Amino acid sequence: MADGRPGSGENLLYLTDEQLRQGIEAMFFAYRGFTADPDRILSDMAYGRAHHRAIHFINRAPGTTVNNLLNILGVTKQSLNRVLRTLIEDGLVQSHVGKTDKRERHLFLTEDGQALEQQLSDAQRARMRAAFRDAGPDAVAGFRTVLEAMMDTEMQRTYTRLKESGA
Amino acid sequence: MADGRPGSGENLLYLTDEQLRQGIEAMFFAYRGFTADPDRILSDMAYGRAHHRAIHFINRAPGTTVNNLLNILGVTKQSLNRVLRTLIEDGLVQSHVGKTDKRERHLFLTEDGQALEQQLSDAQRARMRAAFRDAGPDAVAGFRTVLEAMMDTEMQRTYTRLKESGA
DNA sequence: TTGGAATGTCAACAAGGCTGACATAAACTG
DNA sequence: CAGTTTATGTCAGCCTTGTTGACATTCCAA
Repeated sequence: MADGRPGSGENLLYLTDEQLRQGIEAMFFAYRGFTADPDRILSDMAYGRAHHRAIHFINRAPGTTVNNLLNILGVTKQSLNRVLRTLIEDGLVQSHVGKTDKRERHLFLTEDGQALEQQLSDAQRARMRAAFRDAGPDAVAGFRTVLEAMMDTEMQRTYTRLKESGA
Repeated sequence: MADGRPGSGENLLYLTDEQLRQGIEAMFFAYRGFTADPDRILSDMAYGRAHHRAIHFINRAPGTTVNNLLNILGVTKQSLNRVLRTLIEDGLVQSHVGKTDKRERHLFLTEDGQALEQQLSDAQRARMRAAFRDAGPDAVAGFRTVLEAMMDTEMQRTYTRLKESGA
């Protein structure tokens, strides 16, 4: 680990406990902003953040299996199932039995589901876009570098896989 | 809004919908990592993330009032009170009646509370430090710039006030 | 054919949000 | 001083979203 002495070779001031604490608080307050807009939209319906997450990743990877979604979201199947059931009942998500492996269910958004996804991600992207534009490209690159380094290694892989599938 | 055309003057590729979506997913996965270590410690006790947040900000601003904490945390007094009550009962937090305004309660961590705060923030800082070190000072600056731009303006002020009080 | 994997479902429970209502004491205001 | 506002606490009840455990079904694979 780096010694705490500032000015030892390169500038290590950004690693002081105070800087780290500010980073922690920045994450806390920023995440609140990050979720605020979709939360507001969802609170008018019978849905919550868990529904948003499911919709987001089904849209991102149409035809994904329940198990795959489970790994991405990091919750139990019982918890996800409750959310999926309501989304299927309400006609936002369709579940198709797998062709090669009929145990698997492949998940897709219906037109209504896509419409809601659009509404939610528009709101979230608008805030992200404003933040990115204000901060500029170099800051955005740094933002993503730090976030990636903050993930568990398993989630890094998931994130990278998703990133490459969409690029 | 910026037009989607890449190469129009400066490079605006970082504002494409795909880039924004990656930013959204990076926030999601990174926040999971960000909370994972304290969550693990707390799950062994009878405490959760809400207790961690209260402890963090009481430590950050000793003597803060309940109302001030309410504003920082963005929850209802009933919700905060439930958490504070257990922390006070368990001897981690002390509540002193205000001197000038006796309606107010000023909150402090006891020694035990400070010990737990230390344990939790050590874990969280360790991850943050590793991420910061891997990413380097420029990336860290960008990270904080973007996060700050992502906050609600009200929270930006709160964040800045805290930042300046600690620097 | 048997074992294990993928999925679904039921039940129960807990944390931590929320609202609404009400109590108390202190401070402020006319 | 009387009345209002403010800060706080508390009770009751509800919702979402997470958990565990148990069990059924279906189907692939050895």
